[in-house]
Amino acid sequence: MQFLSLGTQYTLTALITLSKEGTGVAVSASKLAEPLNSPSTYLSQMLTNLIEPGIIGTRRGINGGVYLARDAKEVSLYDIVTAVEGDTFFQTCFLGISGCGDIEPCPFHDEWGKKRGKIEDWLKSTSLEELANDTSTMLTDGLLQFERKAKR
Amino acid sequence: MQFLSLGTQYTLTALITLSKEGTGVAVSASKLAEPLNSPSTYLSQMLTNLIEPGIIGTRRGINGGVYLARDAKEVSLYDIVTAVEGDTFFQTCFLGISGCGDIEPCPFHDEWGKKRGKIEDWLKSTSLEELANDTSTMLTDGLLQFERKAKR
DNA sequence: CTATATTCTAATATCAATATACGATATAGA
DNA sequence: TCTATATCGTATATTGATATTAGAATATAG
Repeated sequence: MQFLSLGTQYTLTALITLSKEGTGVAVSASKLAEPLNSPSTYLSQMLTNLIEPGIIGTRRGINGGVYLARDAKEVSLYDIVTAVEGDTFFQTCFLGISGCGDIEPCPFHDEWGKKRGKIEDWLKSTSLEELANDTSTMLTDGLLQFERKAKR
Repeated sequence: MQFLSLGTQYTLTALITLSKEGTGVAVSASKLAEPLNSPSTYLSQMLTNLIEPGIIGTRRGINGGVYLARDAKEVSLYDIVTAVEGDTFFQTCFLGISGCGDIEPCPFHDEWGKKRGKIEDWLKSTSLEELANDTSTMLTDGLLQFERKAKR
């Protein structure tokens, strides 16, 4: 049980880099993937999810890459997360009961709705710019290390 | 992205029934699984996770089954959830960075820690008894319907 | 003591997440 | 304008987790 999938974690971290470069400046997926030690093609694939919602744009060919399509102020973390993972987390019942709703609530409905709403509000009200500003040295230096599942 | 796995959802719902029966009263897995329309052997397997932490006990043979081993007041939702799913959700960094901690925090560390802590506190402070008391008619009547993934 | 209801364990199937491989395309430079 | 190459984009493969099934082990009632 983990909140964000690995792909989303890669995506967020890559977007921090793009944000620091500035809107419109293209960086290749392989450059972005390098500090993550993730397969660049995989990162590229994840980033593709952000094209349709207009968060990033891409340019092929020499000196091409991925660039931020809007000002980092105008991109919320909610936009990013749901573009990659969808919004089922914010939609479905805690117990997975399909009839659960305001009219016929499951025992968790109200309380979980509040907790989840807090997370939703937070993600919606935090911009990529803020995230990038908060970024500690661990992201810029080589300290970044993602947890990988141990081989069994 | 879903908070609880199907197995945990089954487990919680089954425990509500056990709690209503009372501590020490055994109910067979197939009886418990019936209203969930889940495979009874699967539910049984999930419930096995709760034996070692002393939440339930089992009795084989005729008239056997699963029974609540402690008073429902003494079982927190946190106990149940982590027994089935483990506690990685409450342990791991939002961004999945292994070096993240109080000393060298990732940008999400503090805020996510708070949000997640709220959920943890809630689960720890809510007992199975409270859950069972809150249970609406949807769980007792045949209205209970779990969401199943659509076949593609 | 025996039949049977039941748990328990282990093998299998399904599905989603992750990774790879290859084809399409745009750009730079000749 | 052409060609080589860097790059994205998509389709396929692999893996791991989750869910399901099947059958062995075991305790109880009678």
